[in-house]
Amino acid sequence: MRKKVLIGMSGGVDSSVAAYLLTKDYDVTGITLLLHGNDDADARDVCHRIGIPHVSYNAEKEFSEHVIKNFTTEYLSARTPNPCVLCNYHIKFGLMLRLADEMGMDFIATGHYSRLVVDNGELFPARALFAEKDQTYALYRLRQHQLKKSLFPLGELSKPEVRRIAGEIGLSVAEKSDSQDICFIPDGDYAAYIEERYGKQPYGIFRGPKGENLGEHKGLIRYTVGQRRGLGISYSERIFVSRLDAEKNEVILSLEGSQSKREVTADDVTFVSDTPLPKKFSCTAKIRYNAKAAPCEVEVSDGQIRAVFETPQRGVCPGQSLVLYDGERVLGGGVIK
RNA sequence: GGCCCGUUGGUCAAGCGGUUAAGACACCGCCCUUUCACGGCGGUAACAGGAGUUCGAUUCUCCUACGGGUCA
Repeated sequence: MRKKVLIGMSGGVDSSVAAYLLTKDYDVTGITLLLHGNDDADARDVCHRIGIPHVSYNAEKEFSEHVIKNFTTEYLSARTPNPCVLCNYHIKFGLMLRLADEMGMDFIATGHYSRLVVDNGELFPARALFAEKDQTYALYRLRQHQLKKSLFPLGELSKPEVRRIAGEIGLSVAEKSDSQDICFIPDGDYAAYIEERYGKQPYGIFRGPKGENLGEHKGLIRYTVGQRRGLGISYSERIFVSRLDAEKNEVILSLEGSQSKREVTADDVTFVSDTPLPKKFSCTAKIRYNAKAAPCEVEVSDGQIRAVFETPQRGVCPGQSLVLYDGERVLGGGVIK
């Protein structure tokens, strides 16, 4: 008797190929979660083509409650959220897992570029074999009960291989471009999206490296720590956002290098393992999705992580996640304070 | 008022008789990217105005305009 898998299908190449690969060993059903007005046409086509059943589920309410709400709240608090992290936890590996249970499925699967490794009887997300597509950063909040039920068919494939497979089996989505931007804001203008719903954000001033007034900013939500482009400021050197001061409604700027930090603290911490980690240990950590994992010393206490990096990290930003790695394995992480 | 100095792209700033008139910052585009960013590549864009000297003026001279300094 083949095991049953429910795979989340966006209609993109990755999840489509993942679904196809699963059909070799599993009884596969595709599901498209309708989250924000996205349609399921491509996913349906793909399922038809590879001969598996397809269902859709309207999850707009859950998505709005667990992902969009936090997204806007964070921005309005002068922080920079990462909605994908919450979406994975609450929607793909939360809601979808519950649906799978109700449907009598044994597993769920996604098109994430991640592997799953066993260590001491427990499962951990592990970096994709092709590091350039690794998506484990966005999976750090997953726990044992979720990972036990999860499959990642693409963990050992490269993007070109995935596209090649898609082409070989005649999928029309083979050349579809990679998804990007914020999925629920198609034009990418998240600031306009927030202002439409919560009102225009007040302008304030840019504060230069010497405390000087460098002009007017267009509302704190439009900036993030580490940002350089789009400031509209001519300065003798490259200048970066080093902090957003919500109290004074100021964007604080500083010169390259001086906004780097060795020490990063995060709360809202979760760990992949059910067995507690030591209070103190060495590992590597990423402060942003595309940052490289850097060596650090970590202290865990009161649901907080304090990481001290060997070398200062650039663009440490409240609201982004600090994700801890032990080599290839994701240990967990938290949200930067 | 007299005497000096300065005026180059949106900003800062090289060049001091013949240059495709650097570079930086900004801006724009592309690439990268399941967040926002970073990063990479490329692009638009300037010699204050006029008259001379010269084969040739951004570069030399004079005048005008606008800045800055200085002296009774």
